[in-house]
Amino acid sequence: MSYPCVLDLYLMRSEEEVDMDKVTAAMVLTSLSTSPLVRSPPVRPSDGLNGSWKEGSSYSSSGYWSWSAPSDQSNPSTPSPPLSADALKPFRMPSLGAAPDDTLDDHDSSSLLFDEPIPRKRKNSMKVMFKCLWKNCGKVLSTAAGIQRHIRTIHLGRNCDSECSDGEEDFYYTEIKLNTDSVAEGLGGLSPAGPPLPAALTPPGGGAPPEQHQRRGDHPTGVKGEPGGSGNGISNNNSTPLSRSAPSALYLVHTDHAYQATAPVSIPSSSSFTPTSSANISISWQSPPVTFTGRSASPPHTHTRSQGFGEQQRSHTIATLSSPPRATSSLSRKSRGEGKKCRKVYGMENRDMWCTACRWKKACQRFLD
DNA sequence: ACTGCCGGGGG
DNA sequence: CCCCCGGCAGT
Repeated sequence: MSYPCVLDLYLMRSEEEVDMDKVTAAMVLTSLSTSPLVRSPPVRPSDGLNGSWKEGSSYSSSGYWSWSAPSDQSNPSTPSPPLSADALKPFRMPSLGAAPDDTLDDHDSSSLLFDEPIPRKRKNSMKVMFKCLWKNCGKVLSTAAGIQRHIRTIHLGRNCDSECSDGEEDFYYTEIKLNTDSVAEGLGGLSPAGPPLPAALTPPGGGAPPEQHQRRGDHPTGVKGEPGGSGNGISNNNSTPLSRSAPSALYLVHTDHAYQATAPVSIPSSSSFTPTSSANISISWQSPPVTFTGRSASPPHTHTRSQGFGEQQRSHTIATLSSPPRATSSLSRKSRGEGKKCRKVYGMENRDMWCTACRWKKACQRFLD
């Protein structure tokens, strides 16, 4: 409807971009971390059918595709992050007036700490506005009451304009700080690295801020990946699958309207995500959710002897198909071989499915990482 | 305890 | 060469 001023459009646009980036990154992480290593089922040479697998009945009837990898990919987390809104509540910081007599004590660079509970105020050239975050609305008002009323009437469709607010409006607006001379500065508060929001600050109802400071200590290099490597695919830490997979950066959307701000994030596979280690979101290419349907992955119908050549060929095929386009970012020096190796994938009992190198206890060359 | 694999050994 | 394992180092 009402088009805001150019300023608002600008704000809206760039903020959505930011959100998109975060959400996209989150989605990538999620889908990567949850996507199992779908690789060709190397059906063990079971003698189920009358002939052995290396005979004519190479790929035929009984479900090859029901071959579920040993134990690690039973991860139940859904590939699409639901972005549940209950993870945190909208905090309104209580102080929104501009304290004029705030002496200069702020160096701008101190915004890296999340848990800095002190609501710092900028200089008095800052102006606090409230921006509607409803999907296609970017309305910016200067008072909280105004924006609440806006949301309540326009978006929530409640006409009782005074006191029937259950606080739901708080979800749909955010607080932006406008620097009077440069908008980008004001956005800088909202953008990637330095979340301005006092995340765990003054919970409204008095309840403790929900959950999850950090996850386990795997944020430093970021490139870690591989959520439930060996056995524990099921996330038994308390956090929801979302909070586990979504980087905490997602939360700095300030309120959790991400669910409505960005619906259809479709990840364009890889190419735009070559980890140039650009910002600070490093993505470990676990394995793309490739699911090659069809025969190409069935165990080779070679009529060679069981071990020597057949194995060789099979390993080659698999390696070709399943090696992700990973480009190891330089900042993650793998100290040791990580990821799944033949031993872990196939298990000790299927040792004859390992690649030769693994069998010889050499560096694995099938799942090379 | 488990896993990846280097180094070394036997055939 | 092929095949295997002791043992180290990382998790």
